[in-house]
Parts: sequence; structure tokens; C-alpha cells
Amino acid sequence: MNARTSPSLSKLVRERIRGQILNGRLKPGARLVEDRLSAELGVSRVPVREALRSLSAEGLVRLEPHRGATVVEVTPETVAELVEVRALLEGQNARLAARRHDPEIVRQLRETLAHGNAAAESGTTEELTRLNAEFHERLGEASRNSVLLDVMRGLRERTSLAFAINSRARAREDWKEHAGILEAVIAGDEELAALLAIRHVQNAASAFARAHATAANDDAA
Amino acid sequence: MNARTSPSLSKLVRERIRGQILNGRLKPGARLVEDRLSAELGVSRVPVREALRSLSAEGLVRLEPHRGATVVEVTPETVAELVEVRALLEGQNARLAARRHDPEIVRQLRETLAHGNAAAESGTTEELTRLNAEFHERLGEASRNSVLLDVMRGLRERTSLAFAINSRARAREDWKEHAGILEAVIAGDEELAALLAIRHVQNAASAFARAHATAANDDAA
DNA sequence: TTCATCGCTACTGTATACAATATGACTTGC
DNA sequence: GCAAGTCATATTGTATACAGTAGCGATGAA
Repeated sequence: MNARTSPSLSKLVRERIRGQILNGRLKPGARLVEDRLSAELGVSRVPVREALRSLSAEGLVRLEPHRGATVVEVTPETVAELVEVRALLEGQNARLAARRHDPEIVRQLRETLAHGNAAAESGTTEELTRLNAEFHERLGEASRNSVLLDVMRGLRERTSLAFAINSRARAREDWKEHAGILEAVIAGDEELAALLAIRHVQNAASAFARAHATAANDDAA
Repeated sequence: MNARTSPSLSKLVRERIRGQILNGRLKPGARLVEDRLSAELGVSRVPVREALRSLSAEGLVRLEPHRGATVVEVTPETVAELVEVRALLEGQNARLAARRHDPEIVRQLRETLAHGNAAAESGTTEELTRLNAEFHERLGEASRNSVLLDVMRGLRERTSLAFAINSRARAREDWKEHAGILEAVIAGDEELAALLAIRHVQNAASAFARAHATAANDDAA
């Protein structure tokens, strides 16, 4: 048991499991048995249960009555739906960000962009994932709409669950597109920012679809 | 087996509390003490805790560490943010609904519309609330995007938390606007449907803002 | 009076224990 | 050999018990 229990075990457990899901250690479809997790993390089942409930509400975990929790499996249909909504929201967010272009947030975005560009060349997958999340998080803050930010974060996590596989391959493209969006935001060009943000989401989805198709073919071969 | 799913106390408790929040019996800012709720509902604290966690994830309840749960207080700023996002999504949803205009769903919408028109004249507040939710729910299904539907439902519940007060006063307007949206959807007029849906959300918000201002003036007087 | 400190109370956070349910193996009759 | 019924086991759902923390009022000194 941890001595420093300030940040509430439930929260710690939730972050731990979320991390394992997002970085792929827990694969889609994997069963999340409460006993196993609680033993593994050295806590009782109660915090684990609450963590799983939370993650279920976020859409990362599927909860079936009396059957337990599994990591969600994102079907191509769901991906399409997620992308449709995400594109819309990211577009509007970029539009609002361009309208406000808060200097402090722009500064932070530039910083993240620099790190991201570096990582795209020689960073680990984990780093890329973290920086990608950071860029989108800060971009989300730029619109000054916390509701929008929260919704986008949720959708982003669920899509990244599907896209994580090819985050490495698309890294350079990703950060080129990030740069373009930021540039439009700084220039205050609302429509361009929106368009680029929408395209960014759609491009990531297309890349995923292609990778998926290739993988399917490989399986068939 | 799925038809006869055991009610699961957590779920029942959650619906119960959600209902009490949405119909105003539990007012914003009210403390939700686990012991009291569990005694009141005749269950132990565990299901109550899980229900509160769920509601917190939905944004109806605020959860502070070691201090417990309270019904969220929706500030005017948050309302503005909610409306901004909701308008965007309802607009896109209406656009997609107009594109598809599924006959079966259109039939159901017509049915709800008829009930709503009747209730606007001589229905109870509770009825109006239920039918309003039903109309928006079915409209949400019309776009055939379950992600969009889920997100909109969440936002709708949170706004209705604020708007419930004047749902009675605006009933006729509401259902006139509903009729307009449905007409555009049936006609397959995507842009009109989107525009009317956006306006619908914004009008409800304006009415709320006016009522709020009046109430504030009354308080001052 | 006013302020700081102490201790009490109410409540949440966590653990353990028990009940209920689904799933898969095993038996049994044909 | 096969299908249907039953039983065992694994796992979730719920209850109770205990630990820890925040908030508040009482107490006492300046």
C-alpha cells in the first residue's frame, strides 16, 4: 500500500489503467478482471471498480452486467462516426482559436510544436503520443471553451485508441499539419485554421484505414 | 437473457438521482451525502457511490475529494459554452438527418411532434420535459451517428438542468421550432435544417438569459 | 473582543466479507 | 455419439466494517 494517499487510489488506478490502454499494453477486447487488477496494483477491488466505471463513462472500457469490463473494440463504423464528430469540433475549435489567438497559449503551442518536430525525427512512440496529446490539449485551450475541450479530449482518446498503431509512421505528416494549423491560428485566419484542423483529423483517419486494409490483406495472404 | 437484465441497483439508483436532479427536486448546489441517499433509497453506500461517479462523468454532479458530491451549478459562462457546442452539433446532426431522412424515424418524429404540440397546450411540465427529450433523442437517431447522439445527449441534459425553469413558458415556441426542423429534414433541405436547429438551441438560451436577468432584477428590487 | 489552537463530528475513502449470477465442464439418458 | 440438463467455479454485485481527512465549534490567551 502506498503511504502517500493524497491523490485518491481510485484516481491513481484509473490513470494507470487508462495509460495501459492508450499505450497498447492492454489491447482492445482484453478482459479487465477486477480481482486480477486489484492484486496487480496492490489495492482492493473498490478503487478498481470505480476506475473501471470512470473509464467506461469515457468510452475506453465496455461494461457488461455480471460479465465485467473489457477494453473497447473500435469498429471501422465507430471510427468513422468518431472522425465525423471530431473533425467538426476540431474545426470549430481551430476557428475560435484563430479568432482569439491568445499570445501565451500561442507561445506554449510553439514550444510543443518544436518538441514534436524533434520527436518526429528521433523520438520514441511514447514521446510522440504524449506530445501529440499535449499539442491538441493546448490547441483545445486556445478556444477558451472548456466544454468543447472536454468533449474533444474524450473523442481524441477514443480515436487514439485506434490510431496509436501508426502514430510512428505518420509522425512527420502529423507535425507538418500541426505547424500549418498553428500558423493559421497565429495569422488569425479562421477559415484556414478550421479547414486544416478538419483535414488533419480526416488524414489521420485515412491513414488508419489504409493501414487497416493492408493489415487485413496481410492476414488474408 | 438481455431482455431480462437484472436491474442492477447502481443503475436504478443512478436513474433515480438523475431524475431528481433533472426535474429540479435536487437543486443546483445541493449536497449529495452518500449515507443519506443510501438510507433514503434503502441500499448500501456502494451503489450510491457508483451512481454518483457516473453522474459526475456525465457532468450533472460535481465530485470534490474528501468533500463529497453536489449537484452542479451551471454558471452563465458554462451555459454559453454548452450552447456554443450544442448548437454546432445539433446543426450538423440536423444536416445529416436531412440527408438521410429515414422514413421510419421521420414517422416517429411526427408522432412525438403531435404529442408535443398537444402537451404545449395542456400538458404538465414533466410531460413537456419528457417529450422534448424524446424529440431531440429521435432527431439525434436520424443522423445515424451514435457518437454524435451520445455527446448531444450529455450536453442536452446539462443545458436542460439550466433551462428547465422556463420550459413551460417557451413550450409553444419550442414545438413550433421543432416542427420547422422536422419539415426541413423531410424536405431534405440540409442547410435549412441545420440553420433551424442551431437557432433552436440559441433561442432557448436567449430565453434563459432573459429569464435569468429578470429574476436577478427581481432579487435586486 | 479577536485570534489561534485543539479536539470533535460528519463524511468520504478503502478494505473485507458475503450473495447472486453467468459460463463451461460433466453427467446422464437416448 | 449427441443433446439436454445439472453442477462447479470464476467473477461481478452488494453489504458491512474500519481508517483517514476536512470542517467547525469550543476553549483559552493576548
